[in-house]
Amino acid sequence: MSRKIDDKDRLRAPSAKSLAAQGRILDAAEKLFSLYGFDGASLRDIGKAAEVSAALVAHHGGTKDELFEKVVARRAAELSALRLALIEEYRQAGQLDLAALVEAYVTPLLSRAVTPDGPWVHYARLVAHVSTDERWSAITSKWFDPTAARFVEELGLLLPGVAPEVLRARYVFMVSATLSVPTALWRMGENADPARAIQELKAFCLAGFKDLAV
Amino acid sequence: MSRKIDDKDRLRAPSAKSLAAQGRILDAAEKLFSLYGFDGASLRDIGKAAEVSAALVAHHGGTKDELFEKVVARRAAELSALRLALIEEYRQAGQLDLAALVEAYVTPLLSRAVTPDGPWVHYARLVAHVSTDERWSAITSKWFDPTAARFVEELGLLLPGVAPEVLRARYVFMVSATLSVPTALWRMGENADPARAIQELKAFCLAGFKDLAV
DNA sequence: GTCTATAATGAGATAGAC
DNA sequence: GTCTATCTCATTATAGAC
Repeated sequence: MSRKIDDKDRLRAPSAKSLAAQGRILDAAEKLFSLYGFDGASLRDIGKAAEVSAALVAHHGGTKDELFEKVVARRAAELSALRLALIEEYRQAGQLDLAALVEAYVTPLLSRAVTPDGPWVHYARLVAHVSTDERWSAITSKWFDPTAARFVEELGLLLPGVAPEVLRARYVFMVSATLSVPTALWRMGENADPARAIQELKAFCLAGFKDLAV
Repeated sequence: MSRKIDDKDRLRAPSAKSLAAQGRILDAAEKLFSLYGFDGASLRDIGKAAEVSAALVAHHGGTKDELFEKVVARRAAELSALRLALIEEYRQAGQLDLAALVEAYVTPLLSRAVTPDGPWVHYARLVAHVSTDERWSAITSKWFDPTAARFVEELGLLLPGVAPEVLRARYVFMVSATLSVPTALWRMGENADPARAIQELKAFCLAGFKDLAV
């Protein structure tokens, strides 16, 4: 029985070839999970897309559930850090208003998720699946709740007196509308312009928050 | 080979038992497709949930794809009619403003989709899957595009001078935020109140449209 | 209309050679 | 680290008895 990959008990650094394979596997899994869902994408198809055997997918990714979470986790930390850094940036410039909060939420994801067939488009679609499916609530709480809590907290500071449930609800609406850009851009028209959609999204959400100001 | 069920070439009316089985199959399919997605729900599980054999699921539902569309279609016509009727009602009362349009979109679905584990909750979740997955674009255009076109048209009348792409984008945001209530209520808090969420949703979307008024 | 049985395929996981 | 081969199980779909 082969041992599981674990940083704690690995003696040698992984080879460049191994790392490349691991990356291709995660990229392929990201794409296929996002397009076909957890059950619709098979490990065999992922292996084919990554140009690797099915056994190697299991070797690097573990079980299918583990691979799925690895894919979600890979960009979650980066995305979260980008968003929180933007909040800090606006704060230090003394410009942390509602518009800045919307910007800090929307832009780090969507500015990367406009390239058609790019990895961040697939990732965004994957996040859309995860955040609307209670089966993945463990992944959601682990990777997205801390950022959500921070945004809701900042909203509360800018909108004193508004109940936290209200802020949480409207935050979820912003999340949902944001994720509709990568998942439902095709519903906005034949040749819908992503940049235009992002602009409209920010205006839509900002109005939805300003509505709470006294 | 058994013939396909088709109103055109059926000589006898279906028995009450048959209709009951058919209804249970559609209900079970609606629930399992909405919870686990198209690929995550098996015809066997649907049969078990409907307390019929797997073969009977195929007999009434046809292929898996056909069953899926049957489930979506069953309530789509009703939902669409309810929405368009509400628009007419407001128009005849001389009250067809932006708030009325939001109400006419949101209420027919969500007022029915609050009962936990009720059929409309499952249906709403199913619609959320369908409208964010380009694999089902044929179903979307057939069952949802006409209503969408009507809403966008009415928005255009109330917001003269606003580009259609902008209206379509914001309509999609409203759709997405609306579907987040059944799919992501769990993200709004442990004991989130659906009525409260619906109230916030309407305010959020209304503000997002009013923002376009000059 | 409803069932049992089964064909044909593909799934996830793992053993073991190199 | 990577592969081939295989185990075991679940899947969709269909044939055919009643």
